[in-house]
Amino acid sequence: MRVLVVEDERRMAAALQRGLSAEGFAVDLAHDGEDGLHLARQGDYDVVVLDIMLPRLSGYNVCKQLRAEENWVPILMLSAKDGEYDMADGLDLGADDYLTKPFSYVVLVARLRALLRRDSGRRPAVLAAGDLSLDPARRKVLRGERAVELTPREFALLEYLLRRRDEVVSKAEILEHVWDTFDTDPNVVEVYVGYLRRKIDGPFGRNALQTVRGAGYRLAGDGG
Amino acid sequence: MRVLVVEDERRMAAALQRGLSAEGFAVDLAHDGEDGLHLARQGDYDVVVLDIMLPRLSGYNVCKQLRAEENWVPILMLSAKDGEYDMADGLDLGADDYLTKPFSYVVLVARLRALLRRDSGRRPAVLAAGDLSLDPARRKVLRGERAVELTPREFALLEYLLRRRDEVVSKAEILEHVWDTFDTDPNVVEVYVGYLRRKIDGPFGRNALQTVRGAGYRLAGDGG
DNA sequence: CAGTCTTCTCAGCGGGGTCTCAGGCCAGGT
DNA sequence: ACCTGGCCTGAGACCCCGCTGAGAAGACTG
Repeated sequence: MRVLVVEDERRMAAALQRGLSAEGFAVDLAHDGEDGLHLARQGDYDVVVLDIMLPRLSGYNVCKQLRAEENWVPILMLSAKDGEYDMADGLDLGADDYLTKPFSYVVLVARLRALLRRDSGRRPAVLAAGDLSLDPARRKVLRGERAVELTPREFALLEYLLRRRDEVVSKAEILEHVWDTFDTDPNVVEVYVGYLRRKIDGPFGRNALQTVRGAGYRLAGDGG
Repeated sequence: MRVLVVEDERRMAAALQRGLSAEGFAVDLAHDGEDGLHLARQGDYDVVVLDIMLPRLSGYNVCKQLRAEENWVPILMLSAKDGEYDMADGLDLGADDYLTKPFSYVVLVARLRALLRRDSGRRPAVLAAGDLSLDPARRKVLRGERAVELTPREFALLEYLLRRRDEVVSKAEILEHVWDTFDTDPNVVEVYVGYLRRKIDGPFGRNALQTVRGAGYRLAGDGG
């Protein structure tokens, strides 16, 4: 598996190269945005790790540029927590996952593997489960023919659940991926699951979004 | 889940022990590098929390030594922010994750769980015995075509038995792995074995889950 | 500045899950 | 046949988990 790491901080870049090589990845490095963009364009990578703060051309723009060129290589974004951009921006850009510094090395590897596992082919235009569909680019959700209005947080939650549909996802995982924190009261997840249910399952019948007591939630692949 | 904490600062060590125990981990302590290395060598731990600044033998060397001995127990390193070593060094050594003091307790627990989860990523996608199958990710259990509803405890018990199918497993082992305790009345295992039997073996015939009097239980590899 | 929308916290509740207990049952040994 | 110790099981109490309505705080808009 070939990985491109775009990171200007030399020590960090070197550490990542050593670490990922030890995990069996073939690692190339780029130290600024333009080099990164160039290399990524060669198209030989299975996944790109992209810092946002870069000299010459920001990760933000590298990502935007690649997507504009219809290059759907999986991208994992890195950024400082207090930075100019946040997770919502990162995902807006067409990044596939997002990590804030300082990040855990283990988590990085886990996310990389998850990205590689996900789809080695083209990036699906829309996520769907039964007659429920979500378009990440347009930020639109449909239940059958009917459009569903979601707040940003609700949207992010549904997107994450759809990406892992049929799997049971724990509240901790949801907090980590949708809220980008560990130490938040899990109750907030319960509340938002409630909101989502009212909007996509309606007052009766459907239950696309199932509770698995003691384990988490599961979005049914057939849409309920 | 068994955790070894190697930390010389008594107050910190005690705090970690209390906190992690409350989270359901079984915690052992070592107060210097040599003790830590000794205990880690016994090999009974699922993860090791290793301070870098230690008397007698530094965490740096403990880690190096273990890896040299082909011991790949997951290691989470702790160090002072301004310390001699940094993240790049830590990862070079073969540590699996790295945390700088002062760290958030919640973050520590989250990282530990991530480390423990990582192993589960390498586990087979679905466990089976005859026509009985269990999917950890989807949290689904099937007996032939029929889905079986299990509570969390029942699920954990069946998962453990399936992982060791055809082996005789003692109640003590079950208590340690499924309940995370030693000193609980073993009767609770008998009760849950009963629950499981009703759900996977049905009222007659099948007996996938066999009693081995005086020794424990065995899950038959052919599913009964 | 008032009004709206979103996010998140809090407290109460209902119900399902966990565990304890006691009595009955079964196997193996004397 | 009888005893003993291990195992099974029904009943019930407790408690934790997840759901929900209310509302405070903050962002954004007109």
